Amino acid sequence: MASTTNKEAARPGGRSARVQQAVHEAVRTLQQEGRRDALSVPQIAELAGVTPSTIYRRWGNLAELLADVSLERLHLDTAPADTGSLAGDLQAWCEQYLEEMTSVPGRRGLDDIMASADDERRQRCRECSEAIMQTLRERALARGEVAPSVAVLMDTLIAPLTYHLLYTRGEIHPERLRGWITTALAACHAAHPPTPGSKFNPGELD
Amino acid sequence: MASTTNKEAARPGGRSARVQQAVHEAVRTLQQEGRRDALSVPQIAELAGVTPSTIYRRWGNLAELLADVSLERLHLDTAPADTGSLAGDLQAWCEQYLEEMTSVPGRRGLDDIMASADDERRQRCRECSEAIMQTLRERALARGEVAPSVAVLMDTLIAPLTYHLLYTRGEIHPERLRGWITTALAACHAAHPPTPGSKFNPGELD
DNA sequence: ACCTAAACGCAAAATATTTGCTTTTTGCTT
DNA sequence: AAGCAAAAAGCAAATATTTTGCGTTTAGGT
Repeated sequence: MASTTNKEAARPGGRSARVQQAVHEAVRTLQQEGRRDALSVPQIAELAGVTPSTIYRRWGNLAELLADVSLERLHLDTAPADTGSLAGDLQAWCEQYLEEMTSVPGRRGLDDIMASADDERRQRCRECSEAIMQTLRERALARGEVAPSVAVLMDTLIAPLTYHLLYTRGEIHPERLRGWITTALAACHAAHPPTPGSKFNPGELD
Repeated sequence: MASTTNKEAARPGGRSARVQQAVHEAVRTLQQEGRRDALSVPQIAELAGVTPSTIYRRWGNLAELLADVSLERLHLDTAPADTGSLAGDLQAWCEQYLEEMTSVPGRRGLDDIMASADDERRQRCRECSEAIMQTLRERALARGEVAPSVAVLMDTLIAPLTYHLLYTRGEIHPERLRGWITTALAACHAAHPPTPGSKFNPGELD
């Protein structure tokens, strides 16, 4: 009943992999075509050609299974565009992420992940966001830009973004996004005030 | 069968109220003494002296019931201390809130609320936080301090705080909190730059 | 006092979940 | 290449849960 997450099972052999794939696909199929309210383990098992007990033993319950499927989806969307500046990259990525997460399947995926009792999964989400911020930051530094630390980006960008996704249903204006980004970059510039004589400004903070 | 949340029922009469109270108390009791993993509707119903069907009809399922109970608890903790300055008030409240939410029951309560499918409940949480920020802000303005808008406080304080509560299990150093508060107030001061000739500088922090 | 609709209790029915046991499969070893 | 031990899956019975129909109680209004 515990936390048999999935991929890193002790024995991820052929059949196990096949079952996992079949079950995941069954979930996705039923989520697409079907009713959002009803979605049972026996139903998924039948479509996947698997016994319910298999699902229960591997995932524990429906919530964990749904969270697992949603997390897998979340991992795909990592392809930040290069707009030539950190501010632009952040804006572009946030807008794209926002659009994805306010869509019906996106919102449901987020809910499914939050509904899971396994907080290791939430950690993964955080790490995923951190990785993206890291990528954008390093790209900026390579350009010679000043860039806030990943921690600052998380606190000033990802955090409010996520907060709004979770706690309001209203849309977020790109204007608001721009404000957060400005704040993030301003905080960075404040920490390294542009001294008149300095040749360059290494982007370190924290 | 949908969202008979609770208090604002069309008929909140004596018996309904009594049942609600009994069920809520049963949940609290079982949560305290009992095992966190198992906690079933029939079990709660028995302790509350109520039929399971009553619970199912009123709350829909276990997750909604737990979220309902947790939300009620959350509403009690509103008593921000007055430390004499906005920075102090924010720091004090955040520390107290943090301690409460990182405790075992606090963390479980948060999880229960996030696990609920009803996003109206999350909205309530947000409104609760906004109300506290509003209180602190007005208190600061009454003192003659400069204070950021509630929106800014939400974005720079509540959002990162909540993000860490949800996405990491690690502790948050009060130092980190202080950093967020500084940022929030700094953003405010940037909007209202301290003119040299001004008699006093209200929102000075440490 | 009476009436109506909402809430509840009860119990049967329908579903979902757990569990014991057997069989298949996998990764490794000989 | 065959064999072995452990892991995972199937199957079916046993449990537990959720749903539902129907009669009864009760709150709120006329």
